[in-house]
Amino acid sequence: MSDLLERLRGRGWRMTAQRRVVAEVLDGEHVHLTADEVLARATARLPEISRATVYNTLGELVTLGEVIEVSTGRAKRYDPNAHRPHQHLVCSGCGAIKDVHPGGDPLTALPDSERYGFTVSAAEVTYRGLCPDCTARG
Amino acid sequence: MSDLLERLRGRGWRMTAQRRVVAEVLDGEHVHLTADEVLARATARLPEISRATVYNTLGELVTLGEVIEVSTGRAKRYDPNAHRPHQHLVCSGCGAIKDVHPGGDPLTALPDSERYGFTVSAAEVTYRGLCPDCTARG
DNA sequence: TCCTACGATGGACGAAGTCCAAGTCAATAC
DNA sequence: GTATTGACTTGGACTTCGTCCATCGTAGGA
Repeated sequence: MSDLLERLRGRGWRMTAQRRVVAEVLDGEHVHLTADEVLARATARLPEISRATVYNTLGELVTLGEVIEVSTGRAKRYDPNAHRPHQHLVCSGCGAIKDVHPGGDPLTALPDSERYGFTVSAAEVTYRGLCPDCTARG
Repeated sequence: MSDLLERLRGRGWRMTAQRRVVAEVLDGEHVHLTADEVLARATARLPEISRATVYNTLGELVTLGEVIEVSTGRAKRYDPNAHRPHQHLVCSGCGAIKDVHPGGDPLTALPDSERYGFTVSAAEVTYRGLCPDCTARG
């Protein structure tokens, strides 16, 4: 088990069976799950868990900065890899997502003259294209 | 009136009152409307237009590359400014969106070693922060 | 062990988007 | 101008994704 649960407990997060299961599901597989997928995997471990709780917990983890919310298609996806800056490569055909790690901070690419007085805090970069399988399929 | 309608006609787009109205709505205001906002403005000009037609037409314009789909919040937004490369600055407080035009093509920032065999065709960059109003409100 | 405030539940609700069978019409041919 | 036809439109049902809320349960401190 990673230290995600430790970190959360250390930040005063009240630990419940439900929250633990959701955190474990996210922490366990470094893929990008939708809320429904998280619910399915959580239900496998704790059948009584409710949808509202999964949504609540995911929202809290995002607020705490432990998980990143990614909107690439219809449903939001949740990325547990929040501790290392990275970007996403999304297949327009099948929706597959891969993490990529280019160098440089995209935030620095935005000059003050283009900030319109905004307090800019983050930059998301999403590359779109076709994965090898979808490229082959035409 | 711009040449959007001309371009579409030239590409063999069958012109109907509904499609013309949707294209005019998008072309008229350089803001980032949701599908429902497009429907509302279109309905003002052509009361019988249906929601399905607005969605269909928006989808076609996106496929044709005349409009860009932007997913920044709950609902997708449609950006008619597809002919000039640009990026988006989004307020996390109120959802306002501004176009920004930094130099350089973000696609070149992704080395081949990070492409995993994908045929990469586009890069979207979204800057997030607080607009001046929301910054002031704390 | 008891208290209590915080968290979980589940079912209703709402927003955004898709689908489909039937009707309509733009563009072409005559 | 009329006929033809296949593409376009309609509207309402349906699906998916997400939120809300009143009520119940329980983690963690006293």
